[in-house]
Amino acid sequence: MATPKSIPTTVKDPDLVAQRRAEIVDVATRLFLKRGFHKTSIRDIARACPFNVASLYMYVSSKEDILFLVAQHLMAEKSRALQNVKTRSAGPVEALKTAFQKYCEIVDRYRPHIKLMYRELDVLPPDRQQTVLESEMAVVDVFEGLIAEGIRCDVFRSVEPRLLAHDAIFLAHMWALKHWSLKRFTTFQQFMAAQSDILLRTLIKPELSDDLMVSVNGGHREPQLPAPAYRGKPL
Amino acid sequence: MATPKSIPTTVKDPDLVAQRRAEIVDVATRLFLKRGFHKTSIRDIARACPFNVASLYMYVSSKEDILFLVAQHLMAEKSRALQNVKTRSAGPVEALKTAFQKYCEIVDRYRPHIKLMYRELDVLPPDRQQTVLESEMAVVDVFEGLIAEGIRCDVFRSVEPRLLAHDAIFLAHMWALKHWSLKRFTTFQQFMAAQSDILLRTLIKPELSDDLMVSVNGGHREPQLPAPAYRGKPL
Amino acid sequence: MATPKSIPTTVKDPDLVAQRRAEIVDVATRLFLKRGFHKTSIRDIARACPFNVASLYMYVSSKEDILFLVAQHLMAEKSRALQNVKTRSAGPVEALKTAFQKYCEIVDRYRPHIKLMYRELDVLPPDRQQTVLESEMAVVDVFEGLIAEGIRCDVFRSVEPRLLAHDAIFLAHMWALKHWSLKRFTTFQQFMAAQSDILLRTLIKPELSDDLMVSVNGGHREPQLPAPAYRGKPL
Amino acid sequence: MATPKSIPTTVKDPDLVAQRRAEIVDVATRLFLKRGFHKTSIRDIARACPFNVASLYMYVSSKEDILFLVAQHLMAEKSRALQNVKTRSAGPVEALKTAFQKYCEIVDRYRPHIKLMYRELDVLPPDRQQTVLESEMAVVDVFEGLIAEGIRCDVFRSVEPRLLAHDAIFLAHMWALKHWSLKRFTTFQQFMAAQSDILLRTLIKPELSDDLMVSVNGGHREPQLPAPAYRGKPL
DNA sequence: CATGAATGAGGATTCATTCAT
DNA sequence: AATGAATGAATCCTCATTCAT
Repeated sequence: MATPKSIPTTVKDPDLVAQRRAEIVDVATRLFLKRGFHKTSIRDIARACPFNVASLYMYVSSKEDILFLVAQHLMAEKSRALQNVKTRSAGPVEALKTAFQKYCEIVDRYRPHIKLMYRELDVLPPDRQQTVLESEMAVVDVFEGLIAEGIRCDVFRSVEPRLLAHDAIFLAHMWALKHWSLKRFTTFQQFMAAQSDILLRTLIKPELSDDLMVSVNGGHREPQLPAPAYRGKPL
Repeated sequence: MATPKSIPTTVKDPDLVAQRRAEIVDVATRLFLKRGFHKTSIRDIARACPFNVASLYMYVSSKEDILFLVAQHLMAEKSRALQNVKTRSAGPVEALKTAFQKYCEIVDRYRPHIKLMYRELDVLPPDRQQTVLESEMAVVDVFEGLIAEGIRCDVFRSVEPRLLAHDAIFLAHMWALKHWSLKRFTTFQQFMAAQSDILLRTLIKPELSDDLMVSVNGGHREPQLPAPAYRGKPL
Repeated sequence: MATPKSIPTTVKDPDLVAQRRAEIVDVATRLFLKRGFHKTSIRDIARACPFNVASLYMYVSSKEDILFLVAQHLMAEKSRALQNVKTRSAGPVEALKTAFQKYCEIVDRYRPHIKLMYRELDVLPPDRQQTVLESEMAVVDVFEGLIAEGIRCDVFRSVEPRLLAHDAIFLAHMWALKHWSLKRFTTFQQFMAAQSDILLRTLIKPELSDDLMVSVNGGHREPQLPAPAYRGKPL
Repeated sequence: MATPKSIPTTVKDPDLVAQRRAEIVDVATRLFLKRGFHKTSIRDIARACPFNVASLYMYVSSKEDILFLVAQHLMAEKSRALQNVKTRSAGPVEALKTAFQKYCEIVDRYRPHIKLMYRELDVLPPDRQQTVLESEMAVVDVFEGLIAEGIRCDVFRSVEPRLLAHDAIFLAHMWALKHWSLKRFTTFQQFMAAQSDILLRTLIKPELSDDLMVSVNGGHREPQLPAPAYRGKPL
């Protein structure tokens, strides 16, 4: 699961393979991020590795393989990070909120990588794209489950849970994709609070809203973007 | 505004330039969409044009120029399409809702192009990226204005209008970026209604919610995703 | 027929294509001869041409194409050279003998090229090999016809004409394939006379042999390898 | 003689060297036959051996060495096979005929290998080529001796024996080099009989022909391609 | 003696771009 | 203004060969 299969090697020692591939992924991610997949040559990658082009090809059989490795690595990291939160017992609201915030933190941490995936995924052939997207769908499943649970408990409105799961994730991804703009007027904390707010306001039944939204904030009512000092643009 | 400046030509007749560039943009958009920017060669583009490579270089001075042209074209189209809705007099809710739906329709129409921009924008050098992004920011401004107006009228909660403007746009873009998944369980109409719902529930003051959300739906209360038949996953 | 089809070009002027390809064939033949196909790099070829590698690829689309071009060129030359003799009216013996000698002369002239074909033909993919071999079969057809004619005229023994056609050609090819050894103890003239002798002695009916073999030699009875001074090896 | 000299080893045990080299030759022959020398990588060879690349280099010091080994092996096989026939006491005609047929059988058996030699011999450096060719010349010597003997016995015409020795061998090799065509209309038996016929008709003195050619066929006069049903081409 | 891993050098091919006409 | 031809530079990848263990 952690060690990506399906990419052939001429090297037999699995530890060495894992180690070298980790180096490759590390270097490649950095370069792909900076220059993009196509403008990064395999020599660029090798140059930044402690071994040369030919050696690189002992662990990977094409440049595309490297992108796939990078993608797999990110997916693995994300799912590992998400593992911690999934099984939490609390009310559905609390559960969703925690999961969402956790996911936002992951997005913040892997901001560049996530942007990379949005940019370069199409380079992969359909089947490999599929693999990556399925991995992404696993995250959707988690959120869908949480939302569905909330609906069943009569805490959430009766929405299409899968669509809202996508929304949740996408609202988090915004931090990665629109960071160039957001960073000018928000902090990550503010962003996360605001997105969380959007999500919950949409889901929580209006009649329960007062109670739950309060409890969500843990009772001590953080300002949570209450009338923030508007920046720039006149109202 | 229509004729993009800053891209030099050796050709003097401006009409000819415009015409040829239109052809180039047309062809290039199609090819970039299909194969991506880097896998599309300048010969591929010229081959699909009624003139040859050397001629192409009379209207453009690099491959990158073409991408810029394509980006500019899309921006122009989008802002032209948005023009119609901007100045509408109604309540802020109605205004925002209409604008959002209009924008969603634009997204639906230019779905592939929007995806293209998310993918290939980074190829452009910073200054040109800036140009495109500023154009994108114009849309943010529109939504920000509408939201700010709603706040001023005491109809919307006191949120950071710029952040929510980004959210609005991004929630619409989701149709382009996640279409491969969404199409499996939603239609565009459902999607748009749901996203619109999210946006308004977040903005409209809770105490006004009952009245306004109704009026938003034009009084005749469409089902609007009420208890949709859940697909697949058990609740 | 002279201009090989089926090899695509990006160049439009057919004369230029023909000229450049002629240069390529010329250079490539020389290099393939000296170093063999695989040890000749495409850069080697380009270096010996008045244009560079990229230009070379305007006239040819792969290295293999060049070999095919070389093969086609030789075949064309050979068939052109053979054209002159084919339609000659004389007795079957005379006809065959003339054809054989003419062919021997071609072999002598294209000795290196013929050797090249025996060596490198297998590099070509089956269909192109086929093309070349069919061209070679055309020569077999000529000889088969001459032999069959001789049989019908009751001058040649009743042999399998196609097999003997192959023999005729192969006996000529020997000059190309075994030249490294033959040259030590024979001249081309002697060689040709001897091979011709073998061919006719096999074909001509024994009872006619005396008359015909004489007339074959044109009446003036050249020594034609009569008891040549044996070289070296003791009898 | 069995253990090829001149190829250095780092391994001391001569039996092991012989055994390993036998494996290498076996594998390499197969691969060279299928893909040719240059398209067979040394890894391909090692992969098919019970030891790895580095070990391979303990018994051979270059890829070319392997080809030389293969060539030597074939030569050894051929000369071993020919050994049996050489010293046979009978008339010169009978002796030559037997030798030729025996050689034809060898050619039939080693058909692919012989073709391989014609194709790849030029890869070897001159001195090694020489070694192989000298081995080939040993066969020529045998036939030259037989022919010279026939001449001395006044049974064969006074021809250049070395040239006809080459002819004999080459007529046999035709089965290997032209098999792709011959197989369509002849069997090996027919082929051998016909070539044998050619050889003897050329050599045997005309006046003795009737008697000898009969005896050659062992008295029972096989049809020996008399008026074979012509295939295809009209006479 | 055996082997897994490493590598320098080179191979074919492509492409954005530019002249000369 | 238009075009056909040309090209320098770069790209991905492979391979024969050699160490260090």
